[in-house]
Amino acid sequence: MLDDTSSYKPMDHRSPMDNRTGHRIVPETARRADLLPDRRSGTRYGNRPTMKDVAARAGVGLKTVSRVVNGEPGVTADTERRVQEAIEALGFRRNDSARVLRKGRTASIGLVLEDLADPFYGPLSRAVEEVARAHGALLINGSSAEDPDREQELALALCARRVDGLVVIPAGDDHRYLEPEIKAGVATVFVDRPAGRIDADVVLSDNFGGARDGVAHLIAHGHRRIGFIGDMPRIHTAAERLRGYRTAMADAGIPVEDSWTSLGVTDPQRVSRAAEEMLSGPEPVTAVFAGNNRVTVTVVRVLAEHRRPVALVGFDDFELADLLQPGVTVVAQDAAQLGRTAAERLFRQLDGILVTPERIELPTRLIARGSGELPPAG
Amino acid sequence: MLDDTSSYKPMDHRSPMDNRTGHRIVPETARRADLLPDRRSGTRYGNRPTMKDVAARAGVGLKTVSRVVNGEPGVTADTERRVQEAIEALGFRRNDSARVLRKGRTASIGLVLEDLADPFYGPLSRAVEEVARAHGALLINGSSAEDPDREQELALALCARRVDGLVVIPAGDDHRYLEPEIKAGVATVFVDRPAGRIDADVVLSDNFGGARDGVAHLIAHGHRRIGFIGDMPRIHTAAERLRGYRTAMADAGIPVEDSWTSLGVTDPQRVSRAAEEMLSGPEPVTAVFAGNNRVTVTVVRVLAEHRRPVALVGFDDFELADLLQPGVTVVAQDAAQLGRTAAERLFRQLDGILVTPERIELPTRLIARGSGELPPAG
DNA sequence: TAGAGCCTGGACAACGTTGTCACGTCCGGG
DNA sequence: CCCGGACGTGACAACGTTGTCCAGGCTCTA
Repeated sequence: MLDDTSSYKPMDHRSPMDNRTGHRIVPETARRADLLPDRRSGTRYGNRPTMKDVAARAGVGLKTVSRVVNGEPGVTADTERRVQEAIEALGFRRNDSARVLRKGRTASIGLVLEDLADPFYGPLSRAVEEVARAHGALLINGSSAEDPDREQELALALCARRVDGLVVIPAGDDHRYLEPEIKAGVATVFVDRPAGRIDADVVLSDNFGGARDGVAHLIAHGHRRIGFIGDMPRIHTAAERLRGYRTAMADAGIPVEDSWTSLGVTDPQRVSRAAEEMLSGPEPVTAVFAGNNRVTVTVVRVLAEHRRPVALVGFDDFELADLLQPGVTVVAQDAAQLGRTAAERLFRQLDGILVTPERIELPTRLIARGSGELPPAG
Repeated sequence: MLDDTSSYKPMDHRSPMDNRTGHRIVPETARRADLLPDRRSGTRYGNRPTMKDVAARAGVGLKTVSRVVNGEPGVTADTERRVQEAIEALGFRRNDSARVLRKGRTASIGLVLEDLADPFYGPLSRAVEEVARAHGALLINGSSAEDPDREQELALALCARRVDGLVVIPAGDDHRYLEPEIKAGVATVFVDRPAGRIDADVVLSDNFGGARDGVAHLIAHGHRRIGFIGDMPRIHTAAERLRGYRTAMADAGIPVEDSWTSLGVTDPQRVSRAAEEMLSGPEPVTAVFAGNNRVTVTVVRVLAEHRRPVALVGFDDFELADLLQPGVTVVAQDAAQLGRTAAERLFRQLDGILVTPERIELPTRLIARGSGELPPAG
């Protein structure tokens, strides 16, 4: 993780626990760097002015500067002016690290999500940010890249930063590592997927119901041979959507053939192959239910090159779904609402209002645009 | 900004400078909260164990714990084991605030962007994050919502957190407020738009050249009456793209009529109206150049309901552009590459390698998909 | 066996801020 | 005229960590 060719020597974000197995070998370059006069000999990290400097320049006491900086009462207009002048002249900026150390609160919350580049998480993150901002807090977010280890690493790094609260979109299925943190007072809310082996607040979409309704929609339009392409059932949302698919089929008395479901594929190539397999053969499916927006888009691409019209319903809405030919029918979940709900619950925890962990499920909405209303062909 | 109905009492992120105009009125609720036993009476923010506690439990000295936690050499295996046990038993986690205070480096960088929910910035942010991670640093990002004041507030809040570096996507056009920070050693790189009234590193796309090529592409396909819909020229990228448009037209010897350009509109309704105006009248445009991805999408919607085919080239690529009918020809810029380049330059600054601010311009790429190759109609 | 050198571990100060408390001054009322 | 209180101000400790420095015990060699 460390780039040893670089002399930028950041702190080590690994948790103390990571040391369990023995001594860490300090890289040679880092050891050398330790000897270099990079500490506070003043070359690079130009000594910033402190309140002490401001106080000296303004000819007042340290605490008076603190009062001015924090807008506390009990400072005459004249003194305040002198202090302000000194602040501006020196370019002073309060050091929040010291402040946090003293106060015990950081006024920041952490968000661990899968991938900021995913159009589903952008709005979610933004919604959390807005709520945080409304409460005067800063949001720090990081991507787990769907890797449980990285999720843990990130969450614990945020805890080491002493964020007041944590919103986590789980990548892994065991979050006991957060128990000491929660016990220590870190407010925690899980979003999109439930927490693993730990009792905590969870905000979810109704993945099961949404998928069931989406598949039922296809059945209502005459389909019986319906394919399902989704993510690994290890991922809770994927499992729930699969369950919704199976339930809808069972409710309609339709036996599901193995060849109709494809699980665990996410990359476009394999999704394409899976879709093409379902669409060929002696008894091809006449409709496809896509388990998430990435799958949906790939399936759309496959269907675009397909002769026979095939019905499609996707989980997750996406931009431009209405402009495609035909428009793509989706089961939409409101990412921003998920984020907002989670963040608000987080702050209610911080207010000390909430005690019992709860599981909140937000409804989904079926949006018919054409692709889900195509009749069975062939 | 503060939600006074909430008892969550975060720190005040305003910069000290904001106090210039006088005392801040402390809200009554906040003052009351000061008296409540919420400080460190221990009810909520459960006293976390410190190294001292660990040391006591393990029966060793404080510094020995520090050594174990940081993987420093000079601790026997037996002592280390005892310390590790104590750490685990107490659920200790190093307090990075104290660490930062002591070390002077935070191993975190800040990113100020416009809106995380915008599909252009998600990948950019993610790219910056990955580079930061490779250098062992954490990324803190915030949205300015295109508001210069909010940009400043955010950037200064990040500086108060003592981020080691700052990547800024400017919303405003005056960044002199960052001068003291840069002087104090905060590495700074501006992305996507140049910094205002300050000499700093800038990473840009070739907005001018891209737009010129895009418009030239339309001209090459026989168009002469070409419309331009873009953002306020106050925004640098918008201005550059407009300049590219004008230059391409001038190069082809085509005089531009006022009614062909629409500036400063961003919301879908007004973009729609602007597009419809260009497309009606006695001498309608036969092609449109859209100044950014949001405009492009809206124009696509308008054109979809239009009788006559109208050619379209958009600045910025977007997902599914190839699946529309016809595929949308775009001038693509690589958001991730912008982020990567900026972040790498930032860390090179932190390494002390760079001295002279530079302006880096990344090329754009024209992707022909059909809409830009339509011949003039009417 | 004594002295030199290494290895392990701990005492202590410092980082920059804020909460506590105490000091001096000025005012009004007794 | 003096006392009580309000007000402006500053000295000081503490937050949790890390760098420095020193002490004591060990090994190794002469």
